[in-house]
Amino acid sequence: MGIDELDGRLLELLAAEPRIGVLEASRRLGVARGTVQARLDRLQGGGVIRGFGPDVDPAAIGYPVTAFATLEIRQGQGRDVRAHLATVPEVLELHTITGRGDMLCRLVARSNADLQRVIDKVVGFEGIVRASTAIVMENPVPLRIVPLVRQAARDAGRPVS
Amino acid sequence: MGIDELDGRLLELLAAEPRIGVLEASRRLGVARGTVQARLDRLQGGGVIRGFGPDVDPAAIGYPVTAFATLEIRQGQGRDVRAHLATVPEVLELHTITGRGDMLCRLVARSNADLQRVIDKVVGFEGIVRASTAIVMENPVPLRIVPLVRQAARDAGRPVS
DNA sequence: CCAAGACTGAGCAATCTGTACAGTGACATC
DNA sequence: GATGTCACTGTACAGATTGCTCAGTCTTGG
Repeated sequence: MGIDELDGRLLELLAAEPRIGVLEASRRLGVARGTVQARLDRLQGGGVIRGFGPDVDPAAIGYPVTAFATLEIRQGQGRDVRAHLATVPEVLELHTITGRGDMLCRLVARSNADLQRVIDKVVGFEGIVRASTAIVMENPVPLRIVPLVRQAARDAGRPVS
Repeated sequence: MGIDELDGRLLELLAAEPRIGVLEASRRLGVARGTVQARLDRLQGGGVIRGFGPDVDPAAIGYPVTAFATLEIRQGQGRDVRAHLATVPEVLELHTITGRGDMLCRLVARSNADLQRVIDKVVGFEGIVRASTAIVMENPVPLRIVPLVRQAARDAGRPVS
């Protein structure tokens, strides 16, 4: 749907200080409250803002180890594997991908030792042929969206390259 | 820091309906407002809740293509590469990992064709020896945290296995 | 010149927030 | 058994915010 410069600033502001309300945001942005309210409604209605879910740190609730597992799936078992992985709490996200491997999933565990348990739970299922796991050591760039929003806001109005 | 059953229910509730306030949450959970307020303060203070940043959908702002790139780094260039990747808006997150490859990053692009531009920008840097990219086709399990929270809340009080 | 759409500034009722305080029950300590 | 700590409840109050509406102004495009 595209966002303009004001949308961009609004999203940045919300990302920086999520607790501020519409009124405070309007003050910071130098626009009327109604404008902020309208923009927010539009952004949410258009699916740009999916929600304001609490950003929970797995490490803080006892799962400090993160890993990515590439899975190779037996032909035709994709649906079953997806359903299986969806039931494992330690699977935080799952993608089907091109290239080497068929799926990529993000896992968390209580410890490196516990990771073995999680992997066993993940791959201990008909249809998963092979899994290769990479443990995350550092996370130099945590999941972020602001730079992209800025970029998108800058490109506003320009022809789709 | 660990969370108990009430914390778990609170987090679930917030994940399901982020816009509700403390008062409404206390009604839903059947506890006093002060209790919810205290729990929230504790969860935020303890780092369990990092924030309530808007959950922006990259696809909705013109970046419908997601990919994961595994990078191989030349010895000793890690720091420079991290700094370089941090400046690329299309790099949504970056991890250093064990195993095949040294870093894993999540990319988005405006199209499959545009992905080439992004990859060139990412790997066009001294210190990156090789990159292998996997394009995301489907996302059967979007990034989630509720099941893990439930698990963590269930384990509350039990000895660390 | 006119219509449509976006923004402003203002107002109002209802609600929520931040904060404080006293009372209660559970639990561990001495 | 007495005591102190801690978390939760229920209540209260002032101040701030929200949702909504309305009329007027600006800008853009036909």
